[in-house]
Amino acid sequence: MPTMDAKQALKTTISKTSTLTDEQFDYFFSHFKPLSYKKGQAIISAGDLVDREYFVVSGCIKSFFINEDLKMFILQFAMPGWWSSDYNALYNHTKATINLDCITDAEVLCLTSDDREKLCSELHPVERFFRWRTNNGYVATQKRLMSFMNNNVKYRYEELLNLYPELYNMVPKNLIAAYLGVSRETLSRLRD
Amino acid sequence: MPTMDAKQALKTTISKTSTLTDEQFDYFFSHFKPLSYKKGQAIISAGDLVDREYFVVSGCIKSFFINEDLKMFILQFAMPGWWSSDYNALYNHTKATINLDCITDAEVLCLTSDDREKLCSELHPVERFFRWRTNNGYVATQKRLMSFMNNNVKYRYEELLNLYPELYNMVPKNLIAAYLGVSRETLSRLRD
DNA sequence: CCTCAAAAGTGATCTAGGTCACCCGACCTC
DNA sequence: GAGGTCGGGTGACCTAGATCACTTTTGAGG
Repeated sequence: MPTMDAKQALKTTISKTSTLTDEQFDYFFSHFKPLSYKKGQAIISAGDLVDREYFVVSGCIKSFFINEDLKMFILQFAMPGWWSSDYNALYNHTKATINLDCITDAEVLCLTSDDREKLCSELHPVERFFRWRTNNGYVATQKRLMSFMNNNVKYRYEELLNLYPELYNMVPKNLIAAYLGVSRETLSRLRD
Repeated sequence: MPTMDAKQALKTTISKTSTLTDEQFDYFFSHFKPLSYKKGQAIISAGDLVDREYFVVSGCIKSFFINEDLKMFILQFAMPGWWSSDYNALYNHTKATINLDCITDAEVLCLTSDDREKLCSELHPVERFFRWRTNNGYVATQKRLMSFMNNNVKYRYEELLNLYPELYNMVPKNLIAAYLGVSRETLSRLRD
């Protein structure tokens, strides 16, 4: 029963920081729309208006952008329990510059920005949760930036697989390369 | 009268997202401790226990880390109105891995993590403000990461000066190089 | 005005990783 | 079973930026 799993997954996530009564949680949950996507399907494409974000229940979603030379750079592999969107577009009400799409079949819970703000205002613990979540994203991105400046590809590749071993089988190497910011050729030559 | 300026600066910042009554703001402000530092002075050093963060009133503070080869990488130049700390250490209660120190004489307002959490619990608008602040940091860091992967030094240098023209006169070039993640020699050769 | 240290410039050389071209094998689908 | 596409590997080159060694400029303190 996919929807039950989704509800439980969201509950587990939010209880990391905030306690909601059952009624509060049901109310919170009622603002999320469950959606299913097929492998390869796009959720957000550059140029779209972005007014929602996604909580991953199952599967794996990549967020990425494509530069003028059609080279792809991956920002995030969103695994179950993670959140994803084009947050720049979402918060600044601009058009998407990044894309989300599904590396595998995926189930998500979708929340509009308006509903998030409404929930944050109505339920203080929800606001706390979202503050905490973004803190973690901020710290993680900062670490990644530092690693990028400081370490070579081989180190960053091993670091990534250490942190997320499941990626090794789930995600093709060319996407790993796009996350690490190197060419697939270089990644393929690492085992020397 | 430095303290008055500080109070006003903080008020301006928080009113970007949240409305506090004068009593609420005075209460909020009473948790901040004004401090002055001299050019070159350290605020946080790697290995310290970190239990507070800093709001910059005047001057410029760099946050940076030093790798095993003693090479410096700069995370942020904090200008007036910005916040700075080792957020990883602060949130995870671990020892500092990054350093803060003053590029110029500086005045700051210092807030402990405990007080921040207390204020966030007591005043919903304060929690909203900190959520918003971290959102912005997250989006900015993500943009910087993408630019790092996508653009060469020259482009990133111009982008930085475009965004913060005041850095050009305020900050020595070797620090700019440490922010861009290149050697000072390379930066100095850019004007070709 | 002199001194000393820090900031900045520059030439010569080296290297990690990019680029291009090509190959192979595992799947699909018709 | 022929063709197509996708993931992945590899050889031959090229280039942005690093590194090292040295010089010049700047500016603050006595």
